[in-house]
Amino acid sequence: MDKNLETVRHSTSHLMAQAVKDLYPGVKVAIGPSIETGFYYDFDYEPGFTEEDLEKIEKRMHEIAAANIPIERKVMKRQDAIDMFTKMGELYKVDLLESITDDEVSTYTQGTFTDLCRGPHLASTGEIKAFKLLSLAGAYWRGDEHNKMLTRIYGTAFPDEKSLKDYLTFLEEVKKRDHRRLGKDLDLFSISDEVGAGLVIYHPKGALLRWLLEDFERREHLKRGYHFVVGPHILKLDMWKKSGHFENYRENMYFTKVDEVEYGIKPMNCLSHIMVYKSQVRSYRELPLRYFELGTVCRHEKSGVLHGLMRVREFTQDDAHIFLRPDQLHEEILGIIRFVQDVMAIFGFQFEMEISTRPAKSIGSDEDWERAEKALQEVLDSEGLPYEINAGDGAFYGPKIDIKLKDAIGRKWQCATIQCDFALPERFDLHYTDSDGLRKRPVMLHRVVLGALERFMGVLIEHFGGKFPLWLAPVQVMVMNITDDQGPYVKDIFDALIREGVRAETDLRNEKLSLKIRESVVKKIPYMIIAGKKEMESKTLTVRVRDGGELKDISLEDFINRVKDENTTRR
RNA sequence: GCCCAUGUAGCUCAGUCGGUAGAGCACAUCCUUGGUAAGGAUGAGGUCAGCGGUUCAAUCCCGCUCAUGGGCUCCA
Repeated sequence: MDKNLETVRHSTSHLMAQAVKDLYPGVKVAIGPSIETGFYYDFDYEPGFTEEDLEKIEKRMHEIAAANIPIERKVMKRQDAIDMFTKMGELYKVDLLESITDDEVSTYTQGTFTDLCRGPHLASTGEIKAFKLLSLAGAYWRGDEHNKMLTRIYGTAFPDEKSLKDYLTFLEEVKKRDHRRLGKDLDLFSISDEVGAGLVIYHPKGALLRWLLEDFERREHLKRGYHFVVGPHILKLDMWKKSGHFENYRENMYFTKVDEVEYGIKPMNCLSHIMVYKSQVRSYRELPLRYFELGTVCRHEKSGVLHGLMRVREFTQDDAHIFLRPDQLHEEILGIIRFVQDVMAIFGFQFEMEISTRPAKSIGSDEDWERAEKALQEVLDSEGLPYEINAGDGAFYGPKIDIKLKDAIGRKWQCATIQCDFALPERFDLHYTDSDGLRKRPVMLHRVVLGALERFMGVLIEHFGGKFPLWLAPVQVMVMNITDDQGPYVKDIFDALIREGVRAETDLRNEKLSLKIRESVVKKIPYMIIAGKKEMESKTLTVRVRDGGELKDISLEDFINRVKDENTTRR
């Protein structure tokens, strides 16, 4: 982020802290950094804050800003700072100071408020021009759920009023694109508390969208040498014990009992794929073996994290497990990255990559982890692809490359991931016969391209703002009459369209044309065919195009060809 | 799971300082057959999230549960 903007925001967070301390004596301040979207400050305040408090605080902030109080930096010995903050009763600051190793620390003072802070800050509160407090939230001290929960106040700040206003307008735009809003408006899906939290019910148009994605996926996987497999939803508990899931992933799993035998409902698809591999003796000649499944998994996500389609408890991954020789790792990983690149280009997503390394809870030897991490890193390095390291964030069985999409308005979403696994082949004693006749251990890659179809759909809805490209639009063409006389003509057009595989609907209601058009526009349907007396007599079409313009006097045949062409080229 | 807020018709929301509720859109019927973003009339529709408590009386007050939203932690 822009250094200046960062300073503005950081100073605004101090301004807020000062206002809060003014208004609510006894509040303890924790930390208050600038963040990508603004700033926050965490407070320890027993009664907690309410929305009304935000207004009061904001008002006080304006007063302090108007008073134009100088912000002064002071350097002191760490021990002196500890003494000072102890005296002030700011125990969180003392806690922070105790984990700082430097001899000297800096503080910033504005009027009656002094904060431990590295800085930099603006010279005076009068330089803070444009800010707004946005929301309240709970946040654990130091981000650890075992610690006390503090109250966090989020706000945003900009160097000038116009930028602030633009940002608030942007937030409105984000709201309009919200997939939960659009999911309802476009009648794509619902989530019902009668059915259960985090469980998605697809309505016809949403199910069609999903089917289109699945169809796309199957074709793309076939093109790249994947084999389709299908496994069961529940597998015996012993399998999950053997794989390490029971040990490392139990809190996310559901269990059930059938005839006194314990089963685990799958949270991942790998075990069945492993069983397919194990079903025969494998030769080095047939590797890599790529098993693909649109596999539905159930994960017990904590109730507080569920979010529309983005975070659910049952979802379907475009999952594959690739069994290969160690010498094939580089090429295969690269192949997956190319696959992801191809697919994301089609949807119009940019993306960034991260490598996640060994987490605390994990299986496998140190050497294997090192080999696996190296394999992933080496591919990205050799291709000159930039990435960041996300330490300790790997899967329990192996490190991974996480791919974060950037959508149309710049937000990032984690969808695709590539995980390198030496551990499960070991645990399930997988092998192949190598060219020298010896039994050897294959490596396993776990990978998804779109990730979870639910999340991907959510991202797609927001990315396109509900305005799907023709090839993904559940309804591609709406055919409407002007008066009842054109009913049969509309039906003829409709029949011809669906016969040719065009996804069409008719609007034959006894309503004014302007109403029908409005509703089609609201539903963001790519094409509207308007059939009145003129068109019926001349046997032509008048087509209104979603993105502007009109096709006049076009023949039905030409129109169908146009739609088909647009569909195959995925424009 | 934790913190805060919210839950009223299919949807978006009013409302009742405690006396069992209202609008717009959607839906149904009728009138209207209208050429590019909302024609008109009438009607139907709600155990005010669920369960307890306080009260003569609870949609409203209190408690619990569930769900949703904003976050924290976690993740595809």
